[in-house]
Amino acid sequence: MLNGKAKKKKAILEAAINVFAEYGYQNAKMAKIAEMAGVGAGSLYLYYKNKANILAQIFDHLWEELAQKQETLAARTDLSAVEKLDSMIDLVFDMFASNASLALVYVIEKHLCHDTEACFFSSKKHHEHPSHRKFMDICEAHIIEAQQDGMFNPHINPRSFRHFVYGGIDHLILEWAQSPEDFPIDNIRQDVKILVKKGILISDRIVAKPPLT
Amino acid sequence: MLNGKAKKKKAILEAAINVFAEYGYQNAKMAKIAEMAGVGAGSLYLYYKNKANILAQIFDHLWEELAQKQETLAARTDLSAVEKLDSMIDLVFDMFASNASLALVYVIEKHLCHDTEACFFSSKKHHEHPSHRKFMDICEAHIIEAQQDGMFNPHINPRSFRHFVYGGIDHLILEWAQSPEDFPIDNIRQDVKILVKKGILISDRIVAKPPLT
Amino acid sequence: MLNGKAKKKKAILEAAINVFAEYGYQNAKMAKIAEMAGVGAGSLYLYYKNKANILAQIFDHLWEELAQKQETLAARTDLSAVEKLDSMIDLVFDMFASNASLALVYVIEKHLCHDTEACFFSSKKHHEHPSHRKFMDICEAHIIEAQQDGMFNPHINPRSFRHFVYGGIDHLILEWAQSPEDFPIDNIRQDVKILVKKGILISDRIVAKPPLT
Amino acid sequence: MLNGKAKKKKAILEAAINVFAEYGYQNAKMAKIAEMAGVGAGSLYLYYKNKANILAQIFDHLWEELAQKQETLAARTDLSAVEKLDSMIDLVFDMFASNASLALVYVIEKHLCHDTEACFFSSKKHHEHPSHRKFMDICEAHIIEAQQDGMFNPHINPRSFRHFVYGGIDHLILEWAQSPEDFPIDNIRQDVKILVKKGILISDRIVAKPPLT
DNA sequence: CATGAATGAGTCTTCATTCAT
DNA sequence: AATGAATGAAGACTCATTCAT
Repeated sequence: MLNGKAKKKKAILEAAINVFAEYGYQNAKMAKIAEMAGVGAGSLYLYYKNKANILAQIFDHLWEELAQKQETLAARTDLSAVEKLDSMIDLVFDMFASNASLALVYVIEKHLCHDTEACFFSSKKHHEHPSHRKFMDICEAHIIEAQQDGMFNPHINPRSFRHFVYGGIDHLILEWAQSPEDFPIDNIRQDVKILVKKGILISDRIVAKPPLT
Repeated sequence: MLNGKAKKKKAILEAAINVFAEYGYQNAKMAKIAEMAGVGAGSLYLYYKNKANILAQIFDHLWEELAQKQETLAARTDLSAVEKLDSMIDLVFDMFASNASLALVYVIEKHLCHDTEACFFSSKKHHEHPSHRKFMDICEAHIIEAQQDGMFNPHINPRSFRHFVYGGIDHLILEWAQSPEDFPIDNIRQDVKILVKKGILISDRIVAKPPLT
Repeated sequence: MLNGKAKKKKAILEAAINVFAEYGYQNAKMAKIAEMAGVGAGSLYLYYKNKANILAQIFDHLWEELAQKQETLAARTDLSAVEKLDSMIDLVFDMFASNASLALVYVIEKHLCHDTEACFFSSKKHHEHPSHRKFMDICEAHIIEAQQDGMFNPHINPRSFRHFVYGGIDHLILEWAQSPEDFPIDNIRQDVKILVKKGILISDRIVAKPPLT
Repeated sequence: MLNGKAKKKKAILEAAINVFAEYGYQNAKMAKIAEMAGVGAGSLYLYYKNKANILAQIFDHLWEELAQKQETLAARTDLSAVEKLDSMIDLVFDMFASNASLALVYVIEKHLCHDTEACFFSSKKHHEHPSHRKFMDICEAHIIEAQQDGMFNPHINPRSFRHFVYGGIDHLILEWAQSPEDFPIDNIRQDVKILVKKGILISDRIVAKPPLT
């Protein structure tokens, strides 16, 4: 259980997520975050070095949790390559399905901050967050392995695949987070799983089968 | 050919694209844009209402060009559904392949401005730009048509598909734009075409097998 | 007594009065006001919404105090119509005699702001400040009453009278405020009282009397 | 008759009067004046040194005309002291009655500019315009003379009288200029003449009595 | 003479951050 | 530890003025 300090730090983080989601990071005011967290403006700086650090810690938590779950998943030996891929997709959807504000902040503001240190946008400093790298590396390792095992198409560049799927899910989660009621997240999740594996074309096998029967 | 006024307006737009790409919209200074465009700071306001309007016009140009090319493409009757899908993918890659800065600005700042009017972030005002809508609507119409024609998997929600592919391409273009030399754009393009159509699974082998048994 | 906050707010107002008096509202710099008030530039905005609001509050205070004293005066039953007129004149002179800077700001800048809301010059929005109206309405009511009682010349339009005297006093106060030493305010006050009541002509009675003796 | 140059210079002045009257000097834009005058913005500077100089020349014309008429009036030997006073009042009313915009500019902006040279507000530089001085000096000389002749009350400081009447007329003209239809200028003019001479008290009744005895 | 596109100096205002209490 | 009043640095934008045409 969280003690008093940790509880307040958490409250600030959650307030920040909501304020960032509503106004965007740059237009979010520290005073508003403090108000929503029920603390004084000065108190934010007892828990976070500065505004950028709040955003950084939001990403830290997210990526660390994803990376840790990814590690657990990667260690499982009871799943096929395809099942693991599905599970990875579930991992991401599960993370955001419960928190649309977090999803909005993640998708929209991720370019501002790829490191624990406050890092405003610079095209040269991306991809540095250790947990983000770990998550992605595990993804990529899994793809390569599945390709070597003959399960995945070896002609697809694993990095292309990884980024394509990442971006696709990212954008679908954004769409959902902006209108959760219009766009049921579990339907999206199923569509993604099919698309990732089979693409949009009606697979030859499926096509081929009816004539066979 | 552009006359003097239009040439200067273009120069400002291009300077702004580069400055926005390097610093991000919020940290980009009007003075820097003016300097790079080789004009006085006050002159920016002869051609653009304000900073937000420069960004808005960047998106306007981009979306209008994409929408117009999309319309032309949609009208073609000599292409199969799959060829049209490939052409749509080419459309987007062609647009950005020649201008990594524009790609960076588009991918990173698009959430700030979805309308001709300056529109700072608001989760409620997305998707309103007419050309963007037109582009996306044509995409979706094409998917639906191909589904009805039995070419595309009818169990995939067209909207999910559209957003998934959009997000995937978006993110790959970002990766490319950040390190163009590490990540050849034409390889990416090919990977996307395969993935979109067939997914990651090796379907050929599966398809091939049944006849063998 | 004023608490800390109110004291600082007052200090800013007084600094603003002096800066406005010296440079005029439009040429007065917020940084100068802050410097003279002994606060940081940003602090001005803790107490006042913006520059125009400082001016508006200067007028608010002035008019409210005048209106309140005017009400008190109007309620007195121990004064004749002429004594009340004299008292009204004293009211205005007393208000400004102690603060030449305030007098300058009032006389010169009053056209910019006739309302609590910041109101830059517009020939259509004058006379709207509630306290200013109240002050003037009491003046006018008094004139009308004295006319009905046969004390004041009924052929003078009360509105003309009110504005004439207002303007006359206004301008004399400006002259005094610009060179207080050259132009003793109490002499002016006496002259005004005579002029308002008797005009410049040597009254017939006075003229007529000497021959009679 | 005016030649082409003089005609254009006049057109600019008149445009400026209207723009200053509508927006106030500080908010009036040179571009707007040029537009209303039907000339290019740069052309304003062929006729006037700068914005302040336009205002200064507005005052120059006004004061020169008033001073000249005042001189003519002062030279007349066919008028009594009282008739001269009335004529002076008429002089001012006649000047403004035909041009409410000019009246507005004069009354509201006169503090900005008391000299041909651009002179933004400074409490130390007033009263320097030669024609304005001449006008006022003639006023004052007339008052002193009438006092010496026993026509005007010698206990009134001529300077007080001069400024009081100036301010009163000034303010009434402002009121009229802001709502010309509500407040007929010729009625105002009559009221002023009575007030200046006789004040508000009913002296006639008092005056009437002595002859009866 | 006339123009109007170009300029850039100048200032109000915001808001993350600090620190006295 | 907690506060919130105070700060001041920073930047978008305006517009009088200039000058090449």
